[in-house]
Amino acid sequence: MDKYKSLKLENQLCFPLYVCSREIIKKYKPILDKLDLTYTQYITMMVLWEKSICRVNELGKILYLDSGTLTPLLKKLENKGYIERVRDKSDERNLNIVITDKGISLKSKAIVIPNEVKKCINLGDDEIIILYKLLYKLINNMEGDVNG
Amino acid sequence: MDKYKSLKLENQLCFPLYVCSREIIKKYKPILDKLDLTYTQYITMMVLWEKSICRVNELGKILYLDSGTLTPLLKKLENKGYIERVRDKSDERNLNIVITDKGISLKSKAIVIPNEVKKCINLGDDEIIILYKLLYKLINNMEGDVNG
DNA sequence: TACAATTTAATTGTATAAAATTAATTGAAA
DNA sequence: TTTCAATTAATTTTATACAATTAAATTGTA
Repeated sequence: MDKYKSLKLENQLCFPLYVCSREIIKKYKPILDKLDLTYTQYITMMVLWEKSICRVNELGKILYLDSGTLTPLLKKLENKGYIERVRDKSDERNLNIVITDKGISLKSKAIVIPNEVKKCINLGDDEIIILYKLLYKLINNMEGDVNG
Repeated sequence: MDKYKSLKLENQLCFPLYVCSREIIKKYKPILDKLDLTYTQYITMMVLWEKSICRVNELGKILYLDSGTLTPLLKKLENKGYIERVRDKSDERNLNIVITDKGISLKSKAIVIPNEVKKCINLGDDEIIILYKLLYKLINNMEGDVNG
C-alpha cells in the first residue's frame, strides 16, 4: 500500500484538465490561423459577436481573464482592425470595446470552426453533454469556494 | 432560429475546459507557494517522485510539453536545488533529470496537497471518476486524430 | 467643497506554452 | 570511413496568464 498514491500523476484530476485544454487549443490553431486569430482572441471575438459592445471589465468576468491579459490582447485585435477601443464619455475609467465591420464579417468565416473541432473531439453527443455539465459544475463550485 | 448558435460561447466545450484548467491551477497557487513550486513545476516533480531519473524527452511525452517549456523550467528547478541536469555519457544529446535529496524531501511536504485541492473541487467521487474518464478519452481521441 | 475610498484599465515582472529554427550528436548507409 | 538523415535539447519569437502595483477617474461623505 503506497502512502503517496494520491501524489501520482495518474491520480490527478487537474492534470488531464490541463492537458485537454492545451491539446484542444492546439487543434484550433491551424483553423484559427486562417482568421488571423489566436484561441484567446477567438473567444474574445465570440463575446463581441453576441454583444457588439462590451467593457473590458465585463469581458474579464465572462472570460475569466484580467486586464493584464486583456489589455495587450485587445490592442492586438484593434491593430488587426477587428475592434475599436473607445473610452466611455460618461465614465472615463471604462474602456468600451466595439466590434468593427471587419470584426463582424469574421463571424461568417468562423461558422465552420465548431464543426471542425467537433471532429477532433470525437465524443458522442451524450458524452459531450455530461462533460460540459461537469465542467460548469466544477467552475461554479470553485467560484463559491470560501478557500479561494 | 439562430444560424450562428454554434459560435456562442455558451455552446463551446473547449471554453469550460480552458476555464476549469486555469481556475483549478489558481487554487493550487497558495498551496504550492509554500513549496516554492509553480503548477507546471509541481507536475514535473510528480513524475520525478515516481521515476527518480527521467530524460527531458520522456518528461515531455508524459506531461505533453516540449523543450521550449521544459528547458527553462528545469533550469529553475535546478536553481532551487530540487533536481540536477546531467548529460548522458553514452549519448550526449540526452539530458538526464535526476531528483536530489532536497527534491525527494519535498514529497512528504506535498502529501497534503491533493486533499486540499479536492476540497475546492467539491465534486462527488462518482462525478470525479466520470470526469476523469471522459478527459482521458478526449486526450486519446485527439492523439489518434489524423487531422492533427 | 475637500478628500478618502473605490473602481477601473494599464503596467510590471515572472512563468508558462507552442511553433520554428539551430546546433550538437549519433547511427546507418554508401 | 565518410556522408547524411534522424534525434534531441536549446534557443528564439510571439502570445498568453496572473499577481501586484500604479494611476486616473469617480463616488460617497463629512
